[in-house]
Amino acid sequence: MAQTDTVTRILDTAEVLFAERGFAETSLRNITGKAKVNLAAVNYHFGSKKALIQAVFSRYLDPFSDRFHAAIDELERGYGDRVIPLEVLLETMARTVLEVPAERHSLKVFMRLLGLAYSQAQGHLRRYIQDQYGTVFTRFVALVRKATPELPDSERFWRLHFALGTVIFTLSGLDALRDIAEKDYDEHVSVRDLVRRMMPVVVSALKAPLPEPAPTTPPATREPTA
Amino acid sequence: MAQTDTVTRILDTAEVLFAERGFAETSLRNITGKAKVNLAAVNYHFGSKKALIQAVFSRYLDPFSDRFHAAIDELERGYGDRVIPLEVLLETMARTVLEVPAERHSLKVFMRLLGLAYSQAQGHLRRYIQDQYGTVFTRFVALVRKATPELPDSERFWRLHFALGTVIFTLSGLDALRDIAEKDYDEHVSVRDLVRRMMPVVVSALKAPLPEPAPTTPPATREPTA
DNA sequence: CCAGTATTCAAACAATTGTTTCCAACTGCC
DNA sequence: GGCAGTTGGAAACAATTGTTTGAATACTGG
Repeated sequence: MAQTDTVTRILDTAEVLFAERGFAETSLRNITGKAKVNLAAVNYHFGSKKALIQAVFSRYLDPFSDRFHAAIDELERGYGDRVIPLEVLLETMARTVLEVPAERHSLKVFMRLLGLAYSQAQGHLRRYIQDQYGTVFTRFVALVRKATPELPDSERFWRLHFALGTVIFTLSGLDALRDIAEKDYDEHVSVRDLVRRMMPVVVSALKAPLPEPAPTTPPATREPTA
Repeated sequence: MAQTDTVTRILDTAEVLFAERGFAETSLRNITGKAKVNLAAVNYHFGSKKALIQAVFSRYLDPFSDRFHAAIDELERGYGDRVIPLEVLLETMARTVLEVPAERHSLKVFMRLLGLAYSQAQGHLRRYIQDQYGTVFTRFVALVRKATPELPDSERFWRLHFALGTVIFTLSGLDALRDIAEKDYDEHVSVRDLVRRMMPVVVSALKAPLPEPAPTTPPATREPTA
């Protein structure tokens, strides 16, 4: 072992560069150069660039998955068969998300990676995440369902994704937004601040009144095909 | 002119491919091949790939900017110096967003492009959009400010971005989400449906109670550096 | 110490990228 | 009709990409 393991040095560098510039825009020479390892090391240790990308994600998501399962276990034990309130569920999720990357890396990087996983083409990534970590989210959604019985299932589905959009979009674009906020409002927000700020917003969003049903007769404006 | 202008054939193809796979993952040969124009045509008509990307955006954003300015003009004329309610502002925004791409292209593509503009590295793009279309949004934000006087400026700033995240994330990942929704809930949602569904959620989000101030003494969990 | 495995390294590989070049085809105009 | 300038097209360009190779080196168990 030189100073730190080659594998972890590659992972550490890759996740930062991926988060900064995206997957396609980050070349292996870029990574290996900055990590001061040989170019072939990536293909030797991981097999391919795609495998490296997945490895970067599992290093975050494996501990997250474990901890979140554990946190839900504890929650269910504490509440018995009473309903766990929505706020508690969201707090637990937030706490776990905040804890995991804090141990080694930055939450900003983690969220940026998550955002990329959704927005970049990279079909293999979405599939990988879905296959590997789908069960945790299914479990979470089931609890949210009990906490919001007044919501139709499909409405809850969409609203959870609305909330997911809020979180991922904000935290993955954090740097740019923070710059503006600091310049315009002279306030320095930490990630924890932001999560605290999101909490009432997300709760209100999930509990919002149901939309009025689709109008049978369209309003005055011409109806486009989109 | 062959059948349709080469320039518009390039733009039509490029926007679809960009939306499907991202900018870096879409090669010029990909575009020119599908558009059945010569490879050199892109560099001849647009100058570079970067310029092509910007051209794709202005074809959407120019009409949007014009229409939205006009819509706000009319709104201000109608309301005089009374405050325009938040719901009306959001409705106007939604209507304009729905109208513009409907004339020629799909809203899904438009939103996917917007999402990419935020998430992909492509620094030049964010700068271009900011420089070119910043004033429209500034105007909109000023009206929202009057409509939500109870919100601190910085809080409104963040919440507007929360809402932006909801919209862009949902509509740019529309296809995947729609597939799930159709499979799991057997309901076919149109873009208009989704926008209608988002409306009360966004309104509630913006009007949510203010977060409790940051705790002076951190909770039991160790405070990470992120 | 030595055999054998695991790792590192420089170099080359084939494929793909954006861009440029140079020439043919076409356009409108006097 | 012939000449300007614009557009179309095939080929080549230089640069960069992910991956593979084969030899050199480091490590490990006996």
